[in-house]
Amino acid sequence: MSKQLPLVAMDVCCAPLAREPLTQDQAVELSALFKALADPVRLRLLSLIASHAGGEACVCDLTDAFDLTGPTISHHLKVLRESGLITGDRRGTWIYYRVHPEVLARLSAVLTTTGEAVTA
Amino acid sequence: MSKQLPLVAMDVCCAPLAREPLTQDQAVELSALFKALADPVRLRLLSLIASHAGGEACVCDLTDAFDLTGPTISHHLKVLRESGLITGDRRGTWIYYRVHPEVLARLSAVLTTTGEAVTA
DNA sequence: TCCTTGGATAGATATTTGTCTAAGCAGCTT
DNA sequence: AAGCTGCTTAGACAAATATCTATCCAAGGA
Repeated sequence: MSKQLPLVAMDVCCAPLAREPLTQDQAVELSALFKALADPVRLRLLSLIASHAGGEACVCDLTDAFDLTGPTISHHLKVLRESGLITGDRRGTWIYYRVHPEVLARLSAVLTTTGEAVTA
Repeated sequence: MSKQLPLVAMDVCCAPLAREPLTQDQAVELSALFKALADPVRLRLLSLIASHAGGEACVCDLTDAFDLTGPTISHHLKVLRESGLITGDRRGTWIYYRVHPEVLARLSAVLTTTGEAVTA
């Protein structure tokens, strides 16, 4: 299966919130993902990567969009990476990031209120 | 329209993350909602409320599910309330909370990766 | 009227987190 | 090799946050 996702991303998770109560463990896993989304910079990074032509973007593309130092961007990318929402691989000089759409889709499904989930 | 939603919940927001880059303002609004979801206790509270028979639950039902003091639960409910995800109204002795499904649905739509959004 | 119970508010405190500067490593180019 | 550029790691610090105790308000029942 998908190569090397951090544990947290593998078996997240569950029926929609509104279908049945989350267990403690499910809640902890999900909250880790939502925590990664709970910052404007990280949301914009994710959106920039996800919407970028070819489905990937290098850090250099991303840094320019913010009034923040390189290390700060790098920190946010690390949070997104460790949460399992994105992966980066180096190709020559640059490092390219892309999103894991399955993880996004599962979160979307968890928040669904209208009957059934996304098939991912 | 809907009576008294906090500003943040009203016009959130936007095309799916992956369709086009979020603006700064959109990212700030969305991150406020995800921040409200970024805690295991609040996720479980939300899930307990949303999945409860009749679509609503009183605080007394909720408190028992946790090893936390009343004020702590009250604090988390306040965060959810102020983010626009739930509302509570008092009826006699008890206060009943219910979720705002539209807000949940919009978040779900923002995370969608498969073409189109939920109609909300 | 007074006490009890459901729930919120206030204030204190330890932890987490977002940002920075400084330093490091990896791959080019000359 | 030697230097440059892209990006990450390390460490420091201010701001935000999750939890607690103590207190307070609102509604009901004796």
